Amino acid sequence: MYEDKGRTQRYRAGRLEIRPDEHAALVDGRPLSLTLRELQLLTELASHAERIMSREELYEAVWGRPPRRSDRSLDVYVSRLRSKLGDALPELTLIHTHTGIGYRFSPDGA
Amino acid sequence: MYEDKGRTQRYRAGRLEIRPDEHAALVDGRPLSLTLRELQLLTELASHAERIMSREELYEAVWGRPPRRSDRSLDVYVSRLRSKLGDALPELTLIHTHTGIGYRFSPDGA
DNA sequence: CAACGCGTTCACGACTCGTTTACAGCGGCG
DNA sequence: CGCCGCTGTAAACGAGTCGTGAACGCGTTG
Repeated sequence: MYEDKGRTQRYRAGRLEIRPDEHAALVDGRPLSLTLRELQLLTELASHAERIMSREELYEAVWGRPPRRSDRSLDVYVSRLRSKLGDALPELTLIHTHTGIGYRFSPDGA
Repeated sequence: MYEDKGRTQRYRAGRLEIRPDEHAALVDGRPLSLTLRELQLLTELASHAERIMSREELYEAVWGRPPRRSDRSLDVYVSRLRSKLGDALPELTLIHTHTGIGYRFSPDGA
């Protein structure tokens, strides 16, 4: 099933490598210090590269339940992810907002 | 699982050398006085350098059984190891905590 | 028996994480 | 222009995790 893929598959985006099975995301081989949720969210985004994922879809995938109305956790986590990714990979803009819909992960930063 | 390797392989981290086969860990050739558990834990960590090892994984490898709920032995041993390593190698931070996940050994202290 | 070494458990303060809240900025629309 | 819904992000908060000195249990040694 899809779950296993999520746990064993690895993902790349430039110098970034995501290893969900090792609870790690590496840039040039050095681990970023991401929290569990941050890594889950990044993994979910990266596993659907170039696809616009709706907020509901993303939330459901990471939190395992539909978001409550006016829950802003997703935004906060996207923000924190962007901040950490931006520190490590200033040249790439990996996460793109699609207002009114959701977010999209672009491995080449475009 | 890694038993044979764990017994014969040696590991280095700066001035630290770990010799599981001799039940010894040396800094500049001088042995640290580690207890058995401390050395086992250090060896287990060092044999998976740069990898985040989950608490369960570590515990299972060193104690040979899964940890009981609220068993804090691992934390205490990590603390004692850090203390002894810190005395001998003040310039390195070898063991890193990944909260909610486990620990990571970094030979270059980063 | 007393002293010791080692592994484990306990206690409590400090820190981290996930969540919520608050507020600022932006874009569309009347 | 003012209003409104959506997003970005800093800060606050409570729950849970971790760090660590101390106490404890127990086998070993003198």
